[in-house]
Amino acid sequence: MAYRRTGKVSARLADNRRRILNSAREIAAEGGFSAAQMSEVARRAGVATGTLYRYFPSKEDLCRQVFREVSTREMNILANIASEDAPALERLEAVLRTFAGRAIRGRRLAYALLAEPVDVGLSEERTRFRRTHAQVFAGILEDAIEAGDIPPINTQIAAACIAGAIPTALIGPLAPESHELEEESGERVLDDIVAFCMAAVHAAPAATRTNEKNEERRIAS
Amino acid sequence: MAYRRTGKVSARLADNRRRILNSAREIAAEGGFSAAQMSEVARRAGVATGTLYRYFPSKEDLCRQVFREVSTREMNILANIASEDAPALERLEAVLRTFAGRAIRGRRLAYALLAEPVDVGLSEERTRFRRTHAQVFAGILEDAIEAGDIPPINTQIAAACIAGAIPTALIGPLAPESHELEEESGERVLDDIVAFCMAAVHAAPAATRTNEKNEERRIAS
DNA sequence: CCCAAACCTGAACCATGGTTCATTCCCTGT
DNA sequence: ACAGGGAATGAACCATGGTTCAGGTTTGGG
Repeated sequence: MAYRRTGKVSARLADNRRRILNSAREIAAEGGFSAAQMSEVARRAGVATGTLYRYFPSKEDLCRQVFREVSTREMNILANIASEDAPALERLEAVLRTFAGRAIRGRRLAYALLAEPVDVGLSEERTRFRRTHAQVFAGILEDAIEAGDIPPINTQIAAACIAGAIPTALIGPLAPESHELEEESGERVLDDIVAFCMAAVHAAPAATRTNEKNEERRIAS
Repeated sequence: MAYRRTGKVSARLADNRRRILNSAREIAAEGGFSAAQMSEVARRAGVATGTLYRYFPSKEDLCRQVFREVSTREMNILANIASEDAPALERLEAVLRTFAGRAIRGRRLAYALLAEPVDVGLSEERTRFRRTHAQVFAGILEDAIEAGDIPPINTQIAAACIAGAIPTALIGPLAPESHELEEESGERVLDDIVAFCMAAVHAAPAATRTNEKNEERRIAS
């Protein structure tokens, strides 16, 4: 035998792979997946185009991997909030606000994840993402119904509506002009969107809710 | 002089143009704009590919034209309802139901108009479409606020949310499986979506609104 | 009839961008 | 040092699909 993969090489390979993924992610976060052409990814990663194919069998696989990494992180953030130990409506509001807030802050990435024209391969990933997504909303809604905080509604439909409403209002062509609406007015937009969704599921306004909750709690204890 | 465009020729030219547009529209309605490649459009229209370029300077122009024709018709339907002489909330509900109903019935076309990945040229048209769209919702909402039927809300945001929620719940990856949910269950889905949107703008349930006029229906599940 | 102008045709052309592969470079164990 | 083999290179390749254009066909006035 004359060759054995040594630690140093393994490290370099792993590093290459990571660098490629990072490059692709960065490019996608700046200009969407459509901007992530192989030659460009390679250039930024500091490797040759052909090298990409030593790490990923095709562009589609590379992009899927990127998509999965990014979307998994986003999902985890929401899932964590959803599974906290708090009243359903509080969790709902927190999830909505977090979702919308992250989308508005990372507008371009959110666009790539949620709305950008992509081909079927990525579409599948996106479908999975949005489904999981809607599941989080639906789960909390069921909790809320169970707890009697809101009247019974079709949670699946409501979840899908929410999952559609938020991105559309924030990052689509209907979004308030992209002229950096951050800060001040961004906060207000965010409030309005959350309010819209909360009302849609017949949740009482936050102020009222906390009072009720407090009373309930006092009465219960 | 040796040639003058005669009536018969004009008619044939107009007919060709129409047939080309129709072919493109049909194809788009079946498989989205991505399926509408020039050779295919030509084939169905019964002309040669080159002929298309005697009627439209580019594929983009052809598609824009198609998009505009279709979307204009849809818009007019909604605009007519919006400008009827009826209570704001009734008009709102009618517009929502019509929008969702048409989308669910012409699923593929709705997909092409609202959600399909398209390139920038068509994206512009779509933006115009959705904006006009949201404007219709916003207008009615303002009327409703004016009339005191609903509390003051951010109508622009609410309109954008509605414009996003409905298509997402109906035709996106979150839509109930495409297994022909028409008929029965389609109606229910439709009801639930409309209910979601109405609640979102704090509109009282229809039953409460209409004094015993509509006796049937109205069983929120 | 005949010519010119307009019209139509469809195969060739071209641009884009993903994928391949002959060649070169760089490890590793002897 | 060097031989064998994995890793990297990047220019060439190829598929797709819009666009063009040299030639054939139809139309209308003389």
